[in-house]
Amino acid sequence: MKIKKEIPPEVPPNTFVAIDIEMFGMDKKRLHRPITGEFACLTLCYDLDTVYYTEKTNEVSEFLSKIENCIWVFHNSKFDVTQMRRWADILPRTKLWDTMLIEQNLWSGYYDSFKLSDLVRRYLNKVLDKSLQKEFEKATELSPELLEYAVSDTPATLEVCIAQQKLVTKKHWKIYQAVDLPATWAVLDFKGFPINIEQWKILEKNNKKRATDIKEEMVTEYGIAYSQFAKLKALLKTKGYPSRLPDTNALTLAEYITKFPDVEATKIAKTTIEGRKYAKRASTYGLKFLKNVAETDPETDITYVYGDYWISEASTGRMSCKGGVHSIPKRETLEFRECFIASLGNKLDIADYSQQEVGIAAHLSGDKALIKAVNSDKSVYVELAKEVFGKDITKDDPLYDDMKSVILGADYGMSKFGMAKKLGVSEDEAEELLITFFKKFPTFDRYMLRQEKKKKYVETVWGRKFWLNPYSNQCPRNARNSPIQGTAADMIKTALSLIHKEWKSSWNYPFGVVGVFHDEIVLDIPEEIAEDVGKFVENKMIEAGTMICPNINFRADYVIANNWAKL
DNA sequence: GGAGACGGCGCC
DNA sequence: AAAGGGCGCCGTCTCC
Repeated sequence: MKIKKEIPPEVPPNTFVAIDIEMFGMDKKRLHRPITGEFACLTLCYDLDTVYYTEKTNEVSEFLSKIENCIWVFHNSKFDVTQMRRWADILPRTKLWDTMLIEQNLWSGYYDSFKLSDLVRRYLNKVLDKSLQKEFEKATELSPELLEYAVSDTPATLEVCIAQQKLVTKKHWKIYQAVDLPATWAVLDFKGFPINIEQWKILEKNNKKRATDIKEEMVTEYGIAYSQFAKLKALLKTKGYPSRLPDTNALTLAEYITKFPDVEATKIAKTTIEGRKYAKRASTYGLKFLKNVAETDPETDITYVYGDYWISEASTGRMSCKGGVHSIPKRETLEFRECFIASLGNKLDIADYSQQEVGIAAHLSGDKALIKAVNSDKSVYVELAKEVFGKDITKDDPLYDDMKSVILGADYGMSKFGMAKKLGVSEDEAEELLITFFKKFPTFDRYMLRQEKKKKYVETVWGRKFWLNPYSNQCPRNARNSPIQGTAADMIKTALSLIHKEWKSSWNYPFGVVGVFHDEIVLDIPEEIAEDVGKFVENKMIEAGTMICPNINFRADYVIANNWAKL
């Protein structure tokens, strides 16, 4: 193999060209950000004999200009594009083959690791030596060994791409081209979510104090902490619970607290729940969170949070987000969401789908009664209660939550045992409810039973595949749920793409999305256009819904707020 | 002292 | 026998 330290010749259009960049000194938690690390090299190849490379940032643009109309091949393009944009203008392009995203489209559910070294092993039966990758963290110069490492990845990526081309069908291509790739470009243009770090630090201090106080009290009195599960189980038994607990999670503890209110173990159980609550808040939503995902702009002194989004990382096709930004508390406390704020002079547009997964389940099953309930102006759970029990209810009626549990439980494949536990009723009562429900929606019932029997793969509405593991006892539940969850993922990514593609022609303002949270899109927008942008986003979300499930009237709503707690 | 498994828990 | 899908992060424990 020839290694040429020179600018490549003009490459003919539509040639597959693998590109890879290496960086020195990247912060491992901020690989998705263009602010750490130094450029090491860019390597490029379009046949397996020659690799071109440069160590100069001012040649990045020139390298790319020689392959302008080619099909760029990356493994995890988001990383390379993010970094290369520091030195070159790179516009969204469809001529891009991301071996990682393609592989996830091909083999979701079948494999659970999609690193380049995994693909090289699977397709080329070769071992890609990644031991030198660590060296780049400390190195500042491209030694011969590091160069050798850098030039090995690029031809491997090209070879994997060639192998994948034989497997990619029209269906795979549709999902990649219409959903995952445009979503990648949208995510690449996300801006940071402004955060009030002073307020965040106060919360951290208070939560930490409460957590350590409780922990110390428990250690002093009983010699153990609430996070020592095995010891806790033993202690609870000696202090009055009749048997060792199967586990010590909050649900189990709550059950024992109710059953055995007067024993000393219950006092310990209550302390455990309380202590863990504040420990969780202090640790997961503490200073480490800021360290990992927050960046302060030195010029304005404003701090932004940048989640590390992975476009198709979940086996169902959902995005994942590293850094903890996807799980900021909402149910029990809004104190953390209050810290996520609009920029000065701006407002947040918070837009989300309502009852998205139920609508998708109705579409997938084709159940007419369910479609009718979903398409009604009222809440689908109110309609379901009317259909099942002939009762007109409000949101406060206990039947409302029951209906919600039944339909969501059906999506997940919940048993009567699980339903009984969830609703706090007997197994017989839970079974009765499920039977009554499914009688009213027989087509939905039959669809779910059909799904459950599948052993090979299931698909979303647009044909995103999820490979089932027939040997897993989770198989039937994956077969039920993956098409629904995956279709929801296709939908939000499609909405995001529409918003991104039409942004420039619609708004004379930089792309305003600061985060996406499965069925919710948040934007930070000048106050004077917040109302119009909110409507625009809502319309695009509905448009995406109609594109995927034409017979369902999806609803999306936006609120304008000063912070993420909607205040 | 780091890696990995596990329990627990935050979100959708 | 197990008993609701998908994630990511934290602390603990074990092992090397």
